[in-house]
Amino acid sequence: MTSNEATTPPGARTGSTGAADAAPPGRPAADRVTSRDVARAAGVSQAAVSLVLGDKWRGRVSPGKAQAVRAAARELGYRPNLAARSLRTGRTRTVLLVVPALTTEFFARVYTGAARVAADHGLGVVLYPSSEGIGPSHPAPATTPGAGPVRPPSVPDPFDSAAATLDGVIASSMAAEALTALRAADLPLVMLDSDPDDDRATATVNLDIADGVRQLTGHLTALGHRRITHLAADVRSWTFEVRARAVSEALSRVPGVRLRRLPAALGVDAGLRAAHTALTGPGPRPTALLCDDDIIAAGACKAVRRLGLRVPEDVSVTGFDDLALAVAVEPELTTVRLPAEDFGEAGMRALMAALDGRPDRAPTLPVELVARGSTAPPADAPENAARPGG
Amino acid sequence: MTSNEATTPPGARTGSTGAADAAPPGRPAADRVTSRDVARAAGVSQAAVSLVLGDKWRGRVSPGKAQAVRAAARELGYRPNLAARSLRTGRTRTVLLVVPALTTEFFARVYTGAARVAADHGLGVVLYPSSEGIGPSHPAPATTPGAGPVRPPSVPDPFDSAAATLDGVIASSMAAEALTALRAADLPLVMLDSDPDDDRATATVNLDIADGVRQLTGHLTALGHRRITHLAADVRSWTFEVRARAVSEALSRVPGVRLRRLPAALGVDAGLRAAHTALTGPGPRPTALLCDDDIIAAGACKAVRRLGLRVPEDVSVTGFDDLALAVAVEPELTTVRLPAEDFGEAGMRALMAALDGRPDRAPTLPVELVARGSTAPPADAPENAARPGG
DNA sequence: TTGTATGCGTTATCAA
DNA sequence: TTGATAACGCATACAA
Repeated sequence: MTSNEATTPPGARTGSTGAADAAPPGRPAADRVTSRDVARAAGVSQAAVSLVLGDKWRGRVSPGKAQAVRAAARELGYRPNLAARSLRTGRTRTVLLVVPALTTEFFARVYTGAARVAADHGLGVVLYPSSEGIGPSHPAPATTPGAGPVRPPSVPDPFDSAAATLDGVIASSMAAEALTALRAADLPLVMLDSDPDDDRATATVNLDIADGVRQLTGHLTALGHRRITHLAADVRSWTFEVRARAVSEALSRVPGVRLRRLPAALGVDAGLRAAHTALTGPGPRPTALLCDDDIIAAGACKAVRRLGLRVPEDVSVTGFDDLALAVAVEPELTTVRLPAEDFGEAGMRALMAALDGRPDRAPTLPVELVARGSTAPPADAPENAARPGG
Repeated sequence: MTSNEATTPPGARTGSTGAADAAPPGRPAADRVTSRDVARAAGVSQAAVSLVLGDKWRGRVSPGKAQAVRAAARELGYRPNLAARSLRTGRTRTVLLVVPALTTEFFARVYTGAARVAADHGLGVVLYPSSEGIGPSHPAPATTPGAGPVRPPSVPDPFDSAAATLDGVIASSMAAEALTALRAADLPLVMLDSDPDDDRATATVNLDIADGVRQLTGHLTALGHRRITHLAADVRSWTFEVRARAVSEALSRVPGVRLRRLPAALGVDAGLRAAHTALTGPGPRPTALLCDDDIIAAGACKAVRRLGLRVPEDVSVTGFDDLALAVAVEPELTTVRLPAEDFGEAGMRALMAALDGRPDRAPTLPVELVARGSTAPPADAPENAARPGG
């Protein structure tokens, strides 16, 4: 019953930054700046460093030296080794939050609250979605990425110093700006659903978002739609930029198509407002609303009905992600299903490959159109209205 | 800018299991069994223990002694100190998964896939919902608890040995069975949304679920509903048991009420099926469907319409949690809003109190009815149909 | 005020 | 095969 199948290949962890000359036996290539380094640089003892940085040097270290220590620490980018600290103190200042897996919006907010208070007290919080504690479970859908404008992080970056507890990082669908923080820890970093050309990543794993978009536009144009408005998520991340590009490219190849684009924040309400604008704007009304995710699509459906129109008879609506939401609304949403679990697995495999120094072919996973009730031929489709004299 | 407000009160961490006589300075009361203890018990050297347990004793330890070591380790409940190991090896066999906060169903599944593969390789995964990477964000709703039948955990318990990295645990809305695993680590354990009488918890923090139910039933009966069916979540956890009890109690005090109860799995589809059964069963049709969460309620609404009936004119439907879903469907759901963030904060405060050896008054947080479009007076309400001769 | 020394529990290197 | 023993990086009690 002992697990030994996971013995790490010896001699792994080669590559990367040139290691110091004669490396002691079991030395990793991670953090290299120790409190002793800081002490040397500041011309003080290692103990003094510990005292100053622990903020308990009240009357035990001269102010001048304290300053020097602080400066040296900042200069060298010193980050305490958490393993050593916790070995010594017996505490970790880290707390685990266990939540039932898959029931999430709620727990995300629980986490937020907990993490905020914890941060105020210098504690970190780690989420553990337990697979126990979830219901009998139905087939279970996939959901949306979402990334956005940078705002001051309210919880401490785990990369800041907890990096010592980590071998690597997987980051999914993050806003580009958020990634620089990750890079700082110089840990192996696998990016999911992100720009494959971003050189901050050790490896990248992606979904074939562009193909999903093509399936969607193909579905719509095959149905006969020619006036299509793209309700584009108002978020600056790769995943949404790709969608916009793919929509434009795919539809530019279909003659007679009129494509418009409207930004929409993530959310039911924002989707409703954007759709309202799209449907009441000047010129002939669009016959299809292509939405960047299911939530926006749900809002769009509400807007259609509020205008006294019907989905899909008057206006077709498509989503993206195939959330539980997609089948909760009526009509059910035509959308694109994302292979979330496979995606996670691929990300982990890529990280482990990086950890072992193995090269990895960054895979791109296929996605699948799910046609449901929210799409239909337009009222003025070629078959009925578009013929001469229709 | 240095954080020192969080200096832990000296002499904290008193209470609990009687500490060994003369405790060395900075010694925590956590794990006490070291590899040396095992070595002594097995009559071997400490190094031998490390080799045997690391499964690399190929030709370096005699089979007999290896057996003895294994036995002693099991006997004493030995769990390696992760801090020490990682200090020595420089690796942690732990990986961080960063996800945008609040966008969740998807990432829960990403996590599942990643954690599964990681587990196969002896790695742990820790979730970090980054507050960067989420969109502009709207008011943001709360969501549902959910817990259920035990099934073999597919990922390793962090409590098994990672406990050395933790000071405490907060567990939210977990199925009762899942909690025994937590207890094993003998860490301070705060339970959220769980049975306050459960003595496995160091402290308990709860939402006033019962009051939420009372607000709901009050709303319904004030509207004139007398035939109410409770679509009860088919999940054995405290939070749902309380709802069932509260529904019964509250409605038993209103004369003329006919209450029925039907189990429903968590999920849109299950809600639909249960509602269908409720609406087509023998006897007069219920005029209101009181659902244990918003998802079930969404399914119930679909069932109502499929029977050619209208929400809320023919059948009122209520949810619970106030998810994003609640306003995505039409009509929007009357539901109960849960103060998720406050809840998380309270949980963390309780844990910190426990950590400091402070007693804590386990708070119960109020919840709030949100009346929306899915409820209305019944067609046979006292005002129109229930009067004599009506 | 300062520096020195010890130990946290492991793993890994050596001599025996 | 085995048993000492030396780090790993930090916090702290103690001696200067």
